[in-house]
Amino acid sequence: MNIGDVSRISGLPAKTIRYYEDIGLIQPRRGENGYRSFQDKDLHKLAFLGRARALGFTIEDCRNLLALYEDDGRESAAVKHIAEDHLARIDEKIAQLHSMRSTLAELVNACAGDHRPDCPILDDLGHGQCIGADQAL
Amino acid sequence: MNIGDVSRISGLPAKTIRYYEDIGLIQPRRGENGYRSFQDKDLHKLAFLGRARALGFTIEDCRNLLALYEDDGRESAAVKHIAEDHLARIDEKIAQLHSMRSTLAELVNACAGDHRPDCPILDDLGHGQCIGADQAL
DNA sequence: ATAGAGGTTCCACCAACTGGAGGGTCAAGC
DNA sequence: GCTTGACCCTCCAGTTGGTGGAACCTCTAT
Repeated sequence: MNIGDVSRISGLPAKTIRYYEDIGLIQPRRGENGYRSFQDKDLHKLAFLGRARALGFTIEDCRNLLALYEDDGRESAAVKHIAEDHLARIDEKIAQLHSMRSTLAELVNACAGDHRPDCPILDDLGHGQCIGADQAL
Repeated sequence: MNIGDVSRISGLPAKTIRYYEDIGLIQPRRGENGYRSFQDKDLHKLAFLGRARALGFTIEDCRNLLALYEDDGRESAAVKHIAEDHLARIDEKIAQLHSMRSTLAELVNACAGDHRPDCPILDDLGHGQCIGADQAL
């Protein structure tokens, strides 16, 4: 199987698949002509990666999850630990976004949005308290 | 005022302030010695930027907002438009994160997290449907 | 005079890809 | 046998918003 077929099946761009090989997540064989030759095992791994990425796991998480997936002697606690950490990170981000959202919604609501220059949004940005600015998302 | 003072006052790292100059968001003067010499105007702009970034606006948004801020002939509609777009992007991200969160929470919940290898999380990643994988967050 | 704190520039790196240049390969049609 | 077009290859650069570090200059206090 060539990369194009794998891309169509997995839904991952060919570029991404090459990238995953580059960083050692998959090791497809090569044919005589130098083309990558994918097998079911690779396809399966790519599906795994696609789904893990869709759930927001980092590449490093994916690397670890893949290793656990292939380790028959794993303990499910290790997997759960990765997932729980990730869940916590997601919750943090959601909280951050909610906080931004509420401030922003207020400001948008207060702004007339007409041809006049008066604007509560700019007023706030210009004079509001700038808290920490913790590299928001 | 030197960059260190400005950094302390604004809460932005000196590196970040230099970076903002680099990309043209601020244009502090220079003293004889080559040091940046910040004035109230710069301080004010940096506070503006800090707050806008804390609300999650992109640098390009900030650039536009700053331009509007300094344009007495602006229409508040332009500002509101930027803010509404951003609000929509935030909502999208929140929705995405919520969707990840719910799937992930289910899986975490189903996983025993003990010394045995059986793991619903890995099962799901290995066999679940891989939807689009829209470069999650 | 010298130490230490602060300033300067420039280059490299982070995540996770994506785009494009420049070139090789394969299958089909003429 | 040749060309066309689709496919594949590698390598380099760019994205976002900074951050870290090296190498060097300047200021202030002792």
